[in-house]
Amino acid sequence: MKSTSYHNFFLNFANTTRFAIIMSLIDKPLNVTEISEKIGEEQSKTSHNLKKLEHCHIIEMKKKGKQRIYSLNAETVIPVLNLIEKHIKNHCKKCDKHEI
Amino acid sequence: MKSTSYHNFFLNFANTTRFAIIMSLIDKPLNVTEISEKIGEEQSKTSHNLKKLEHCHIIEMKKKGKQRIYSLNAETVIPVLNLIEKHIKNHCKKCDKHEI
DNA sequence: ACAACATATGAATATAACATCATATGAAAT
DNA sequence: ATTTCATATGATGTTATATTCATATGTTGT
Repeated sequence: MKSTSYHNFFLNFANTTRFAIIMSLIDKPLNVTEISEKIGEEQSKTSHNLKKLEHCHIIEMKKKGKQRIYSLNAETVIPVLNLIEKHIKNHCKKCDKHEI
Repeated sequence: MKSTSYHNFFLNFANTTRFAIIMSLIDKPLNVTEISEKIGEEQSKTSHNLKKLEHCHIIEMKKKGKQRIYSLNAETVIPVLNLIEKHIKNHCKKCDKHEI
């Protein structure tokens, strides 16, 4: 599929692993190992997905010794999550009950 | 992948065909044939994708004779689009230049 | 009842996205 | 310089998702 900014952005939220990463960073920044443990996925998978999130500026990274600390771009992410949460509460009581 | 409300919701925006449908409905409601012509896709493809959008309540449908008129759930969609547009303008000058 | 139009559906195929595994890189400590 | 820890990367196989095509359904008008 053609890769656009919009496409990539939403794909990050659609993917369950990356969505879990986003959620894991809501409270505070974490390094890769901590994220992996928190979401229960292996390091390599986490790294691959962190890269995609960073590419879209959904998260930011800063180095600290041999660690890399990832943090959420809260300015965008939190409002988006709030909107969707509200939408799902209003409309999607049973949206995920039956596959589509 | 496990199907959740979040997952399905964002997948709709990530897909370029469905994103085009959403955009086609911003001005005013349209029937299936009109949407198909506006986005330049064939009727069957449009229908399949309309179904997914409707399933997530991103669009709504009302019948009018043999036509089905689809309209946007503007309450959710417009704010989401605005947030992402702003994010992309701020951060993604070159996000879609290189694949990921 | 039949034709014409509008739209939906199912199944098969094609494509895109994802996970995995093995390995590489990089940074600190010894 | 070598080991260890933290993380990234590339290639391959797998799975999820999308498109396509043929056909079905439903609605209106004759």
